[in-house]
Order: sequence, then structure tokens, then C-alpha cells
Amino acid sequence: MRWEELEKQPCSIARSLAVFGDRWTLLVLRESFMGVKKFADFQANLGISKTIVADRLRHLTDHGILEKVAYQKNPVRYKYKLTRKGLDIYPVFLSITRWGDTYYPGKKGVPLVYHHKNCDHDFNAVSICSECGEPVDARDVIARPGPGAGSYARSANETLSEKKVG
Amino acid sequence: MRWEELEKQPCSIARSLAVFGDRWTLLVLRESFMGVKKFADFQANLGISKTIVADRLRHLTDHGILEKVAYQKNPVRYKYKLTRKGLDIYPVFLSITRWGDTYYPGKKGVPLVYHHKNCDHDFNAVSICSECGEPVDARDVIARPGPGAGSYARSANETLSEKKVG
DNA sequence: ACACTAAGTATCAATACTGGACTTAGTCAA
DNA sequence: TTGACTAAGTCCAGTATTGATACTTAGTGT
Repeated sequence: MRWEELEKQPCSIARSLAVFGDRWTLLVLRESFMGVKKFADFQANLGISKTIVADRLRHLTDHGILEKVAYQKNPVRYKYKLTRKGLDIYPVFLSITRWGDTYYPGKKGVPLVYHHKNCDHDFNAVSICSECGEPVDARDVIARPGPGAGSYARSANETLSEKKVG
Repeated sequence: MRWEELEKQPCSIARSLAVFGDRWTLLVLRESFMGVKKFADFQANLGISKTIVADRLRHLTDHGILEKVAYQKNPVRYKYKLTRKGLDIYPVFLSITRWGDTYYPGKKGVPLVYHHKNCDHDFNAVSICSECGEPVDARDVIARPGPGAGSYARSANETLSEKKVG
């Protein structure tokens, strides 16, 4: 399977990963969420070559996740800022952070503390069910084909029609 | 920066991505969450070579995310099941799904519908603040160094000490 | 004229991935 | 009792993709 084929799969995970599911793309996004905006800063913080930075920034810009804006003229210089579409990826990073904090906190504790301005508390992110408001556990979820499923075969020794997640 | 260096960074995102932030690893995990357990099914569903499947399953097993269990003897056959540590990655996939459903739902609607057995409703995942219970937006979060931060330099034209996310 | 900066590109070497053959330990069918 | 088949892999060669180094561009400052 190729990268571009991913985009066409009837699966929101595959389609999302086609957009930002690459190692460096995810790290570039992390930098964005940390407030980094300039090409040179992305490169310096990540310690990777300019080729990758340029490629990933272009990719994210093409997909409407970052916006390239000139912040000065003569010579023209650019910054990359998150669009609404990009900001909406934040829950993914909160979830990743939560998992990392839980299983790899380090000897002295977590590396970063996240503070919620609205309620003025340090917090963790919790994934809840939109309907009942309870935290969701993988074992309590069943995935069924939706209206956009189309017909495609998979195998897991059961059909996809009623499959327990996990 | 190399893959292994990622693991040592004082950042839960970097450390988590070192474990599962690879394209194929993420897709293997998706299959796991869809109920796939057997080597041959991972390979068939993903349409990738056995070499990669073997490599990624070993990687996930080594990191305690999947568990390799013999489900029969004579001849011995194995299945790969999610551990608690693995199941706890589920919120990451819920968040990815939510984003994909929002921005790439397809013409006919979402490809998969997720059903919460506990409340018997189809649902979406929402990332909320553990303290106030409100949905978290990237712009409302500030990241500060935590107890495990150590001293390391970054640049974003500001210090890391008080940085708005986004 | 020369050094310097931010933001890139071009070239080529390193790495990751594919596809096929092979392995192992067993079953089933003729 | 040979031959075909299965699941779960390994190994190897060739190809495709990725990434690091050096170069480019368009401007400023001295």
C-alpha cells in the first residue's frame, strides 16, 4: 500500500494518517502547538535537515493545516500558523501526551504540565463519549460500517459488521 | 535526529511517537483495535509485505503494547492481543477518527460508526479537561515545564516557560 | 565587495520497503 | 508416503523513498 492509496481508503484513521501520520509531520505539528512559527526554528528545535522541514511544512500547508503568512517584506519572511483545521488536531496530541505521561513519565515526573486557562487548573485530557459523558474504554466500543462505508472486504475471522474494538 | 534519540527526549509526545508514531505501526494498531489478531490477517488487511508486519508486531510486542499468545499447539500458532497499555492508546485513535470524520467524511458520510455499549448510543469522542470537564481547545492551553523537564533549550522566539499552545 | 540571514532547492548517499523463495511443524487426502 | 496445504515467519536482492550536505536566492549591514 502506498501513501496516496491511504488517502482513498474508507477509513477516517487512514485518511487522517495520510495527512499527518508521518513521524516528522507529527513532530512539526508538535512544534506548531508549542508556538513555533519560523522555518529556522522548526529546523533547530527538531535537529533535522532543511529538506524535511521544507517538505513537511509544504505538505501541511497544502492540506490546510498550516497557513504560510509573510510577516515582513524586504526581504520577505514567512511564518507558519495553525488554521482552525490544524488547531482541531490538538486532541490527538493531548491523547498522545496523556499516554506518554502515564507510561513514560521519567524519574522526576512529567516533562510538561498543561494548564487550562478557562478554569485555571493544570489538567489531563480525558476522552469522553459525546452521548453519556463517561470516559471511553476501548473494550466498550463497537465499530459498525457507516453511511460512507462502501463495500470492501476485510478479515478478522469475523465480519466487520459487529466487531468489538480491542 | 534519529528514531532512538526520540525516546530519550523530555517530551511525552516524542517518547510516545518513538513507540507507535510510525505509519505502519499506527496502521497495525488500527487493525488491532478493529479486532485483528493473526499475523496473516494483519498482512492481508494492510496489503504490505510480511517483513514489515513481522517487524512492527515485534516492535509493539517488545514495548508491551501487544502480547504474543499461542492460541493452539501442534503446530503452535500465535495471536497478538492488546495489553492494557495498548488499549490505553485508544483515545489517540478516537481523536484521529474524530478529526478525519470532521474534515474528510466522504460524500455519503462517515465510513465507520462507533457505538458505546455502556450507554447504547452511537458517539463521537470529545477531549475534555480533567479538572473542569469542558472540551479543550488548543488556544486555551498553556504548556509549562514540569518536574521531569530537565534543562534543555528550545527556541520559539519566546522561552518555553510560558507558552501559548497554538 | 564581503559577510550575513532566512528560506529554501539539487544532488546523491543511506534507509526502508517489496516480492519471492525458503523454512518449520504440523494436517489432510489419495 | 507422497503431495498439497496452512500459519507464521526468515532471508535476500532489487527498487523506491527519505534525508543530509552543499548550493542558491534575495535581501541587509559595513
